[in-house]
Amino acid sequence: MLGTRPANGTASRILEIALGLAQTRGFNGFSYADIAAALGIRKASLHHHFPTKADLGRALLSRYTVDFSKALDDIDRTGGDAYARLKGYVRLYEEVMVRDRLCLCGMLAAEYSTLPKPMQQALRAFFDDNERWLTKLVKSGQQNGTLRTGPLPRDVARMLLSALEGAMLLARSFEDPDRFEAVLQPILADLRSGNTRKAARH
Amino acid sequence: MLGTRPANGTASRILEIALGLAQTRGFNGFSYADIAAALGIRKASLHHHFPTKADLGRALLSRYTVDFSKALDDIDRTGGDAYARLKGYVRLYEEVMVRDRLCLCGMLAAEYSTLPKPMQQALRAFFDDNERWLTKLVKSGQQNGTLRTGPLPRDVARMLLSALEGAMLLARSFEDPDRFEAVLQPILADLRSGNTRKAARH
DNA sequence: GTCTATAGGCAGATAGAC
DNA sequence: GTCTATCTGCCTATAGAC
Repeated sequence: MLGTRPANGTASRILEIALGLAQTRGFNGFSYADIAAALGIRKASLHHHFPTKADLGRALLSRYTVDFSKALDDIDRTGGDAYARLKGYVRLYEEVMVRDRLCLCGMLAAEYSTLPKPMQQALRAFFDDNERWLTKLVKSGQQNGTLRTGPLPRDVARMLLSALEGAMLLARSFEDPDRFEAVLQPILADLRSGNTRKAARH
Repeated sequence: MLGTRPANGTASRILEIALGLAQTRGFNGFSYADIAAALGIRKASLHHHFPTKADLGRALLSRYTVDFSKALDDIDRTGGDAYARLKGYVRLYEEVMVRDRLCLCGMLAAEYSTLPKPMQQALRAFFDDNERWLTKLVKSGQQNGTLRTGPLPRDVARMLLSALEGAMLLARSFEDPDRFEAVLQPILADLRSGNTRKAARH
């Protein structure tokens, strides 16, 4: 599962703890002291692995992007048709939700204007990756008839990303994962082939 | 427009500045020093108006909720049919977007776990208000035929809120308001009556 | 790689003069 | 209502011993 690797070395364990803190409280919402306490070492030792917090942030985002990318590869390998893969993609977010966390990148997007430039760029790259993957998926689903045609694949991809990040935000504020499901389930159903849709008459 | 009242008294001017900072950097992303600098008075003077930052936060959220509620009343009075009112609602968010800000409550939702309890409760109340207003609107639109029937009004309301907050988050990270439009426009079109939709076959 | 010790800065907050 | 002055605490970060 995303964000739960073995965590052998100290650097890796630091990133694991930092990830949980960042997904819960935000990148500006935790300190080296929090990590040190959770890990059982002193603050100063953390600087040996990540000299500055900006370094830590870049490493965090980099690892998250790689892990996410691997998860997408897994879906591509085992996922079945486009609709099933879409559900697999949504499941990635559900797994984060049930642990009372936000998507790291949704959280960082809120903090965007306070982030160091390299993190801002990495953040956009993450969203671009996801948008590209989703766009490709929707396009293939429309072509082979698993997904409803009509809307542009790229617009569907952006809508999905927005709805996912927004639904997590809201659901967590109510400490109610059902809100997440209530939003996503109808959206998925609506994308499925077999639903038809005529353009609005004027 | 939301967040741009006359700002007569000092307390009101403080809230105005704090709102801009909170919508841009987050509630934890600004300090009394930032407000003092923008307003041209000393930090200590701010405490006369808002003894603690938690007090400031509560006042901020309270005023935002009231202003938003007034904006909804305006839409109710002048809005036309349900679809037009829906567009009016979306416009409230667009106005925030074009100023490179987030919805205050979307931002606070990200910071949820670090907020004082009273702010957490006020935040949920804000979302509940919006959900209620939207649900009522969708229900009436479905009944008089302006909006497509099928999905439950409450689910539509939640989906809209999620998509709006999420789309703002993403669009701001790309400093590209068009991303916001690209998400919302198809969603609105899809809700409009004249679009039909059959349940998925299995 | 981890420790102690400490620097330098900024946070929220208070006391008391004007 | 605003000011100066100050407090306390936490933050990121560094130096140098072990």
